[in-house]
Amino acid sequence: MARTPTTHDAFNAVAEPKRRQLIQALGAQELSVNEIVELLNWNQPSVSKHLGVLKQVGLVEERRVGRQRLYRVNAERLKPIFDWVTPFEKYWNESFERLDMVLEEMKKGETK
Amino acid sequence: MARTPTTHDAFNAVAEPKRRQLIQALGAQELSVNEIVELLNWNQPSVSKHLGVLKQVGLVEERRVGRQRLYRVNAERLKPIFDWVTPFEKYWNESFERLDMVLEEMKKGETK
DNA sequence: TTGACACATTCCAATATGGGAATATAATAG
DNA sequence: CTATTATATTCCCATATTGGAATGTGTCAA
Repeated sequence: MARTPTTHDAFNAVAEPKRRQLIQALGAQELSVNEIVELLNWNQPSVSKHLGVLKQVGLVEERRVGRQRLYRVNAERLKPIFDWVTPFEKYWNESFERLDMVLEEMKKGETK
Repeated sequence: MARTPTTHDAFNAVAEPKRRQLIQALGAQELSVNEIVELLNWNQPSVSKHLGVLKQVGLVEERRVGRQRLYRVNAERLKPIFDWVTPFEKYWNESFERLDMVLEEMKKGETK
């Protein structure tokens, strides 16, 4: 078999840096394809293709208005990523806390 | 060009479901390759190969003890993923709050 | 109907992938 | 030194991918 297709889930869709950029650029607002083209300075087929992948995994939704298509982020589809990664947060937080303690101890040592 | 290599960053490494499973299985504990083989019931080369990818992006670290190699998760490398996805949390949380409010209203309606 | 605009799709090439099977390497025991 | 254990690497294949260029489709305006 080959690599998991990009359209398989949010993890794979978002692995591509440009698609992360696209989702961020879109953010909370609704934008037309041409607005995205201008905002990111990519060429139009590239934007359409990336939007296509994101749409297939439900990360963006499309709304047709005249000859425009307005896209918006469907953030809920990012939840599986959030849920998977969040449990690991404590590890680097713990490290930071320990580092803070060490730095605290060093300060005390200095002033003595 | 082709797709971004799996060894390019944590996002790509973790896009593969098996590697997510591997990281979770490893969790906080240090395990040898054979322990992982038994735990996950994969064949040995598969485990080694996936560990290789994770090691290249720094998601796991290796420690040699005799003829064993003990692997552990380096959770900090997951932080970029956490940082990227966290800002979107508010969107689905907002939805949940709204849903809670709706349900609350429905309850009140029922008991009246 | 014709043109112009907004966007999507197709075709191409180069490249990487993950799985299975086989084989190589390293370390220890005897 | 040899056998064995623990792990890594190589080879092969089928399959997707991204970007660029070209082309197709749908909608509005005159």
